[in-house]
Amino acid sequence: MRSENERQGGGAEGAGPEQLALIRETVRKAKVPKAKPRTWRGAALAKELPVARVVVNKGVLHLDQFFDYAVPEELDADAQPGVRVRVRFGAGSRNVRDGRREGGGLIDGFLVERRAESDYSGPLAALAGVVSPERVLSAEMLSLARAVADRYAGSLADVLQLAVPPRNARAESKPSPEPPPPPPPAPPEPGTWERYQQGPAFLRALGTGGAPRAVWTALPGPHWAAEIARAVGATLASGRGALVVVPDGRSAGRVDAALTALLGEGRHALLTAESGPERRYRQWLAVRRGAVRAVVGTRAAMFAPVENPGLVVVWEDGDSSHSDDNAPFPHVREVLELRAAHDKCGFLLGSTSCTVEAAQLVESGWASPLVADRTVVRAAAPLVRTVGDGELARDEAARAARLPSLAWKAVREGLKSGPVLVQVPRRGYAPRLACARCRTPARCGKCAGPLEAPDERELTCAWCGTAESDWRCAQCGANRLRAQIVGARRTAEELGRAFPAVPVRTSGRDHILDSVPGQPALVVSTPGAEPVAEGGYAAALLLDGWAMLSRPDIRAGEEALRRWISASSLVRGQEEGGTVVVVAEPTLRPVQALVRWDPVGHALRELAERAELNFPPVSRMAEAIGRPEAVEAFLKAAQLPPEAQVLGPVPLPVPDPGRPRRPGDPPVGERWERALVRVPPGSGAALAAALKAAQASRLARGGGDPVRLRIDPPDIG
DNA sequence: AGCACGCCGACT
DNA sequence: GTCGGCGTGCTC
Repeated sequence: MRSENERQGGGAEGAGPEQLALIRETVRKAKVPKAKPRTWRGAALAKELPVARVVVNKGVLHLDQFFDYAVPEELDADAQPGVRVRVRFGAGSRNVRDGRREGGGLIDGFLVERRAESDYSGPLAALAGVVSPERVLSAEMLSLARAVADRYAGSLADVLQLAVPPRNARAESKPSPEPPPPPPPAPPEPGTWERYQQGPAFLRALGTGGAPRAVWTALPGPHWAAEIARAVGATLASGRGALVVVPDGRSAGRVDAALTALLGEGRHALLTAESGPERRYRQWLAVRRGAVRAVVGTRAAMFAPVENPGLVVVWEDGDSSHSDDNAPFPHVREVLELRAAHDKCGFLLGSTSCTVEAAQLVESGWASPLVADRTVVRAAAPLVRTVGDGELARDEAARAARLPSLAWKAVREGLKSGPVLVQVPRRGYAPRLACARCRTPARCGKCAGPLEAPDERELTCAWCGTAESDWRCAQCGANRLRAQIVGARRTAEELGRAFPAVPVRTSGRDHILDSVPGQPALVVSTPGAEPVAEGGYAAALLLDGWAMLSRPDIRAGEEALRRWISASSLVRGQEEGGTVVVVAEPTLRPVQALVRWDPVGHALRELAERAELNFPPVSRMAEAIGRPEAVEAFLKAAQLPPEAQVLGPVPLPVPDPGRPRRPGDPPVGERWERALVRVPPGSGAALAAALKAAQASRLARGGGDPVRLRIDPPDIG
């Protein structure tokens, strides 16, 4: 044994061989409960609570546990719960030289607790250093991160990486501004919240320290930002903090401006990626230090460490940017739900549209609806008219011009009194197969997954792989399928040529306009990039109907409606002559919902259908992707709850060549498969735990072929 | 993932 | 007796 040590360590000067032998023996014997902390040379330790419990910054699942380190005396003062620390971590650190551990490298971590003793039986390594005495991780954030990690079968370290921004020494060295005196506790002014039946009551509840939870269907128009600001103001007046998460920088800017208008400067922080790392960390620190009590920001702000929160808000929860694209891929709505439950604070989910998940929050009784009367809705919304493609085919003039005469008329009329919005589809939507007669999406007879025709010949299910030889439409009995292609971009170009006197402005992916003046203009935009118009658009033309509705995604209908409503919300109300023309089949459910301006009804019907088909969010789904053998081995080893149902595996669809690669995509050239696992409501936690355990034991045994897990996959076909 | 431990065969 | 190849298991 001694020779071993000398070979590897080159002789331990100062530490006698006997001492090393003693330590080694202790390691071997193990199972000594509650060991006193010892370091390799017995360096002086902190007198009180000499053990530091640390979460190491390694996201791998089998290391998702706390590790104990000894606290050297000189770090005693700084090594407080919540600080960032450096520790040696890795096998082979049993080597001894200079009384310091060798081998495993230095890595970052968070100190989460100081304790009197460790329940680890071996000798403890000492903390290598305290990065800074700033206590960035609060106990509340730690337990929230734990809950999020569990919900998504991820590791605590991965979630903490999303929750705590990287350190910036310059930002840390500056003191945060003094918190302004609290606003006088006055009864909140409802303002435009008067338009909603429960609006004033909701504000009152926030103002008096209550924790109301609501799904708010916002009226079209520009008031939503001011309404969110008022909810925040009411919460601050109750002596509590508030957090608002919006999908993009533009929306954040609007809420920011509304908050400044209502509360003045210095009462809230703006946390967006656009402000740059140093400024952003300074803002974050001001929140963490309690100098600022209200926060508005994009996705990453969902973890903002607001002190004593009274309200969390998510705006437009259907927007895909609310889904984080780093492991474990948490969703803003879900995280804020966890926060509301955790902190027993108010919850406000607001959108002009309505997701199925939001409808479920109301259906389950977890949140109450916050809606306006039908008469108020009708007055605020534009008049919506539809042109089906059948109608287009019959309309001779339209065919020549590629646009139905109704659409021409709406544009021409609109341009007399203001700007007209033309919504065109983004490139790169894969069409989904649908019934040629009634347009009902084609679904598998066995598991109700979407059908595909990869080789144009054979129909197969994208979920379970079953071949469908004799497909018939479940709705109308027809047996012909179609996939639609749209030439909307060209149509928009032709529109521009048809009105040469009118300026054409475009807004899209790389060049997004924030707003346009109220003068007549054609504004061509892709969904989500629509500028607001001063005084509202006079009319809008929605040309992307088929491209949106034919996406191979169960959310396609909801998503189409969301984008249509979002664009139509920028149009003047019908009292002021606002008109919308949507080119899509008028019999389709999302189209009818747009005409009636009834996003909630649409979501409720979708929800009922999902319940019937055992789709999320009524059931919970997880996906496992990897090479075929790896997925198979993973599923075999996983001890899934008995009620779990495995669909597939089937080959992972090859992504469009044009689509940018995303994290989580398989390596180029590898043919991966995907299995979906679904469980009934209530078994979500068990499913996540089982998948996580299976993944951890795989990784602990050398890893091998990678399998990637994801709870609530965003695109399940 | 790293990285050391340790058992085994080959060579000075 | 010593070197080093690689399968196995741990990381406080």
